[in-house]
Amino acid sequence: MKNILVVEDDIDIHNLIKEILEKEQYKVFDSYSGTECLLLEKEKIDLILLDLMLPGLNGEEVIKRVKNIPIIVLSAKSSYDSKVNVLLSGANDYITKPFNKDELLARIKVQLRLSENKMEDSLELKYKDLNLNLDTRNLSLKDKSVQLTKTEFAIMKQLLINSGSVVTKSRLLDLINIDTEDCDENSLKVHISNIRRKIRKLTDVEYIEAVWGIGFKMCD
Amino acid sequence: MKNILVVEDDIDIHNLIKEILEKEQYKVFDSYSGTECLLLEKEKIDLILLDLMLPGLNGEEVIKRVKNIPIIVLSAKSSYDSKVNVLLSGANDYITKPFNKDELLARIKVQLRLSENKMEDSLELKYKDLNLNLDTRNLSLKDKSVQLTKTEFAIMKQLLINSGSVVTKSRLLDLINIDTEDCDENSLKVHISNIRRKIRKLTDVEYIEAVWGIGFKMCD
DNA sequence: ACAAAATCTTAAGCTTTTCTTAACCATTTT
DNA sequence: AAAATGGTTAAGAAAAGCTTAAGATTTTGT
Repeated sequence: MKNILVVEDDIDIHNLIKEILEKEQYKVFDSYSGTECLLLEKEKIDLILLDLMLPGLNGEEVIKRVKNIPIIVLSAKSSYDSKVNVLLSGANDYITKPFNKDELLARIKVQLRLSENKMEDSLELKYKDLNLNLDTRNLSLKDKSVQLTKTEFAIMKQLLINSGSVVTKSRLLDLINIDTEDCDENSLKVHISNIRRKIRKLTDVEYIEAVWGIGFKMCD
Repeated sequence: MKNILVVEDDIDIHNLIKEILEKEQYKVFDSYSGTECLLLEKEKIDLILLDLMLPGLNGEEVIKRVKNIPIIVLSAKSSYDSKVNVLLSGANDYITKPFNKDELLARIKVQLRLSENKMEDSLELKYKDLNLNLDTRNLSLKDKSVQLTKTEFAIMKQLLINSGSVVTKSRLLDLINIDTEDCDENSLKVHISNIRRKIRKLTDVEYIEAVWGIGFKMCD
């Protein structure tokens, strides 16, 4: 039985989420503000669902403080918040409101699974011979390593988290431009290309594969 | 088994901390005011967790009086206390409330480890050829040395303590401006620049490296 | 308490890194 | 074959970092 802390001040949304989660056998802890929410740490929270627009303490502060609990940010895409990019280095995932029930549950599962694996060696995401250091943004393979930029890191992290399945282009685009609407796939193409070039410095093996019309995935 | 003295007047926070520490096998001594806390020195306290807003004696006084025990200050960032800067020369570290459990434990470990090492070779933080005297704030390399200012020292100390990993800008900013909100990265840049200039007086080798978009670290 | 010295912050201009745009070609789908 | 998607590259724009200097603030010495 997993404990999930829901930090959301809008009562309707809060209750909706709570209902969804409890139906899936999660134990839900409620918080309606940022300051309040941190006291709940002693409850062995396994995951935090965090609304960005909080009264009192703002969401970004919460993310800074909470270190070893996965955080999924709930963000209203319409709300202009150019700093969300920054948040992504701290938060583990995010979902835009209005969100889809199944997507929410799927992402929760991913994060819970990840954090179970992370317990031991934390700080690193691995796939085959590839290691991504979540702290330094360093991507390494055996003795070689390259440094990823903020955006490259966000993309790579997402691909690694979902390794095995496809990550859609629109999902990746959200990581880059959460506040723009003009889905610029061109930019994404370039980032992927740059990541590939960096991986080529480490090995000749292909690691990132395109899935036509859908998105990208880690090669099997 | 290490003894930790918790000086905190808010009973909820106090108990929360106590619970966290005892779960980690620390022996906890309680104090709910500043005056009271000084009586406990005879207990062979290894570390003090100190809330700044104390009834009676204020936190700064406590720091002045306690000499050879590491002190970690708990400070509410929102609370305006313009003299907190001064504290940093006396306190060994600090954490802003609301704080994160793992961060708290990590910082405690660092301080305990440091103070154990200090027993022997006293008072110096080393990295490669660089030596930072924690008492005089003197930074030296071989026969040359320079004097750091309070802020430069706080930054350098943080980088040295975490040498090997990145220290985020926001963490470093907290060291400078604990009571202002206008996260002024410019100021930080200038301090880093000044530190670098001083190191340049000692050697041509680069010691501080920027990690784009994240913060700074000691060069590998 | 006052003046001098040291330190810190602000602001500007410059450099470097990163991101986006756009062009061009290859591959896949219709 | 045409249209759409993917890949690479290069150039310009934007963002982040570096340094310097001047003004503000704090500390220190008398």
